[in-house]
Amino acid sequence: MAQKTLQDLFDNFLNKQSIFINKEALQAAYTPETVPHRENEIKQLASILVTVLRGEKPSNVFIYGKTGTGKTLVCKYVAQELEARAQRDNKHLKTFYLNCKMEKVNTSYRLFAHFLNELGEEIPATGLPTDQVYKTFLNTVDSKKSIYLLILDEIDSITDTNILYDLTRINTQLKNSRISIIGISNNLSFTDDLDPRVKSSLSEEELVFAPYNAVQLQDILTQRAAVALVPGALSSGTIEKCAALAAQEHGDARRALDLLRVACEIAEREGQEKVTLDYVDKAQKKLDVDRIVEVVKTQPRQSQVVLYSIIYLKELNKQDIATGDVYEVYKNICRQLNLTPLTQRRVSDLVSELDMLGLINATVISKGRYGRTRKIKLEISPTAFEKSKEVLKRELL
DNA sequence: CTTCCACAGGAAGGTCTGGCGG
DNA sequence: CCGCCAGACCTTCCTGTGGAAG
Repeated sequence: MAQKTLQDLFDNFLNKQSIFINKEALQAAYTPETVPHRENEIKQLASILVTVLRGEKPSNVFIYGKTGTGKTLVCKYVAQELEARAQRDNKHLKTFYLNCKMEKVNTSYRLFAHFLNELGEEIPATGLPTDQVYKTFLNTVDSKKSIYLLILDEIDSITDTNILYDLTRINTQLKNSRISIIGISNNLSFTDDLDPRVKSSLSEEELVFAPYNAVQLQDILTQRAAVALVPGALSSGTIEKCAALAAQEHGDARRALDLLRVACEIAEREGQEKVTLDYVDKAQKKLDVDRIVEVVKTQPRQSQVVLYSIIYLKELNKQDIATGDVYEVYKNICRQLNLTPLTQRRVSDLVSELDMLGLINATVISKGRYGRTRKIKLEISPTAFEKSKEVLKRELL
């Protein structure tokens, strides 16, 4: 019986026309044919980099802008076009893209090893002395006259400033080739605490990407939806709503795309052929819950116990949860789990961290004679609450 | 106005891990 | 391979403090 229904489910799924034609187009990483509302930025970047076509090294560029403002997209687009043109004109140009955060470039070893691997050199992930890797890198790069564009995305996640320093001076070590760096950061104050020499060298040219407004987001979504979805799959206003919601959150195009994609996914799963406005709301809730659950999951153990203590107190319908209350519960749970409890001082810091993560809201209040403490409130929706509880139970027991 | 609670949160130092240069 | 150092993570000890109660 159960198997029969499962077969029905499969049949249903296969017979039903999908909403999606090409779901990838709603992914932020997808590179569309054109990049709407970034014409100026593209032109600016291209005019800085165009010197490569004459075989001259372009200035280093530093690009700022919040998440989802098209920085990565514009860079990749311009790089792609330049490479195509260079190839046509028989110029030597090679561009590399590296997301420093994803690849965890905290050492220069990893950085150079990554580029060497892209150049087709086999470099073990660890083992060789750094200067040897560095020399190999120089030799490989210098072996034939060429210009290299290094696009370093999320460059602010490189904590070791020596890496940046080395990079900015690398051209002095090269005879034939030249290397230009395009740094991308969403942290506007990143260069403030850099060595002034590194700073001026990295940002010979600067570009700032402003957030998209709601109308521009609509255009982006419309463009992507045309590729991704069956015509007529969206009921009117869906795109407008996604755009408006994302515009509220500092004009993040990634967010807008996520909203639309998840809305479509939920609608499809529920067997709908039309994506209505309700699904956008559902998508927003889902994205929210997923985000929270993800944060909860990736917390270190002790932090999870503290959070669980707060959840426990919340379930007792206790209002005005104070640090002391949390600490008592926390110690009990630690005993049950056979964990050695941390000091109250440390737990106090963990509470602050949970506050910064937006999972709880902790404000310092004074109860006069009865002391000064933090008033702790959980800051998450009921759905997220239940899911987090489940996750914590599973992780902790 | 003073007292005094129940912590906040700064400072300094300890321990451990993991990567780096030699 | 080894000693060294940086950074994450904690502890210990500490001073500071808003405001109800007296």
